[in-house]
Amino acid sequence: MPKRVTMADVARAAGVSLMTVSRVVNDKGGASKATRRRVQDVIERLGYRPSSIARGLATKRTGTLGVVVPDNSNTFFSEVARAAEHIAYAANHNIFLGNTEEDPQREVGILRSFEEKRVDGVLLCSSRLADDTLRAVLAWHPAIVLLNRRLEGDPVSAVLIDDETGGQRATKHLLQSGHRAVGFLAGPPASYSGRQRAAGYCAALEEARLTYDPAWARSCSPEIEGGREAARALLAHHPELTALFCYNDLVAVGALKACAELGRQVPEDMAIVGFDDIPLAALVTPSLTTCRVPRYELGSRAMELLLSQVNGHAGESRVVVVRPELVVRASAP
Amino acid sequence: MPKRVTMADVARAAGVSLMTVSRVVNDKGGASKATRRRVQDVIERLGYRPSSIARGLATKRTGTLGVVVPDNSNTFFSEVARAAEHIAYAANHNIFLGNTEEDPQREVGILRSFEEKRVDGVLLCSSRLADDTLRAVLAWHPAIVLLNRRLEGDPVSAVLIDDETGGQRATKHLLQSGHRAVGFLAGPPASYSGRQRAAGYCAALEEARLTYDPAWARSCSPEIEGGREAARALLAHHPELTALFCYNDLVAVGALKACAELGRQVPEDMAIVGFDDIPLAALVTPSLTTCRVPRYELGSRAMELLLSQVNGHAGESRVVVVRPELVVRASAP
DNA sequence: CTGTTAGCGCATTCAC
DNA sequence: GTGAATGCGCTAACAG
Repeated sequence: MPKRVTMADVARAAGVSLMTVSRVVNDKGGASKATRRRVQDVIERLGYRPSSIARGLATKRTGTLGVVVPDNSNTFFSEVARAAEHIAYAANHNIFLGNTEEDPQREVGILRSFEEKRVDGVLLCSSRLADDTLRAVLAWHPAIVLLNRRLEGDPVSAVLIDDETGGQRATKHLLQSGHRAVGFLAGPPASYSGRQRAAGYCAALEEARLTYDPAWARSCSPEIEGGREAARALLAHHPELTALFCYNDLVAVGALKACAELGRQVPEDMAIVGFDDIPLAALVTPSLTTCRVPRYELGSRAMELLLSQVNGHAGESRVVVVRPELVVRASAP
Repeated sequence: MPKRVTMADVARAAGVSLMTVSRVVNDKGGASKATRRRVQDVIERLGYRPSSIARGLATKRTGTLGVVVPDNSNTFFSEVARAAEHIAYAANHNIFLGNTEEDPQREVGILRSFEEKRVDGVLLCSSRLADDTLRAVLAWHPAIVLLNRRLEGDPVSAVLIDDETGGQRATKHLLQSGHRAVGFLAGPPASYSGRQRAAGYCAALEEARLTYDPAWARSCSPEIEGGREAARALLAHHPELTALFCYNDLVAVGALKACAELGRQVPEDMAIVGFDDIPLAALVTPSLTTCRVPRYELGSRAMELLLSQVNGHAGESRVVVVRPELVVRASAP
């Protein structure tokens, strides 16, 4: 590892002062065309790369942003992260990515590590933190945008999915097909969006003058296996169910599997609706009826919000709400 | 934004020197239990967080690693990235994530930005850079590990998939089931892994004393639709085929569709084997026999390699070859 | 066991 | 237009 070329090296080789090199590098005024050119040539020749670390120490801005998601191997978040990175890259920022693995302690750990790295801001997706904890976290970072998580009473920017409306539409769709016994696979109990979707589920039931029966709802981990297990358990106790509204598409696919194992035909014996519209939804058999959530837009809007906050509009908080759209496929025609 | 607590603040409040605080923070020897405790209390009380930026400047190690992938919204890479982050987190490192979007120029741009951030090392996945460009990039970073990319002639660490063996095993499985007319949907002609898998296909045929017939192979775009079209075309000209080995699972799913359309039962009239074992593979009907590429393992092994390199074993280069494993399901029992 | 002296590489005052 | 100090927050030698 040959030691790095520094600004001082460039200055010496170009016969100018540190200051002049700094000006050229940062494209500031105050440097004649001639010296500017000369300096640039030396930079090229020596292969000089400014150190963001040193610059960060001096300016207190690192050009880095943190993105924390529950699980990057989940399509939803991987696409949000990709969108966020895309926008950040265009603004000359790099992003740290952290996976909480649905573990609040780990989430806090990641947020702390980002703080130590002195990120300029954080995009926090689907936080599982308790309100108070989250409130504390806000103080750790100069800017923060929540995605898919609300925090009442604090002026914090957020990009939200209208989960309640989504859940209501999905459930309503099932009810309108004549189903009276609609179960709910609710996802993680700590999930904010889960609770919102549950609210939509209840609202639709109420609208149809049906009473909400807690026994027909069951929480589960938000993956295929979680959905499969929960569906099996739920259907074992409540064979009367003829339809299932699921927290997300992965859970719905798990439910699909469970039905196959239990010999219940979808959609004949059991209608199923998911949430998100991940790529898999269109490819499973039967294809999945679901609520489409525009993932790329979610991620890019959130990152745009964050960048605007980082670039001066620090105090301002804005909330963007994105409404999901029902996509009808074979699992619940 | 209240200004940050610094080490000096802690030192003053605890009535000790900077050095002592530094020692406590970094858990180094040389600090009596008593002062250690006192300092720790002050740190807690003041909410002090050490600055990785300042530390990085002083130590020339930032505790950050770069991970560059073509597209984080692709299951393959999002899982690799997650695995990498997982391992890095356990080693107290944060990762920058960059998406090249399959664009070499952008790939270079990301690698440069990582250099400016002074990452301790880079995990470069499926690089699209030309050999010479890649060789140049090696000099930008103190450590680098390639994933799914080879670079002949240079001592660079890499984690590779043994596509040839995978292709051979898949084909052999079909041959051992009694098939003598095994077709091959080859994927994109330009794909390196495609050529490797083709080599495995040929090797298996040879081993069974069958001659390779180019007419039984057909290239296609590596998606469902590509597989469907190629399968239709191939079977139209060669109805004698009783089995298909496919470039990847998406192509195989396309072939499945084609068979359904042509009225050929899978696996009775036609056996099909895919590659990758994406989540979809287990979920289609019939479920897909395929070569599993262990994505998590790929990412974690690569990150482990990178970390070992970062932690002293700088010069050493190691190549890890991960062998895919045949997963037998319904499409080719 | 503890404190003092120097930088790490750069940007930000100010002078000239 | 350009340059000389000074400091960002921390750690690595050295002293005591």
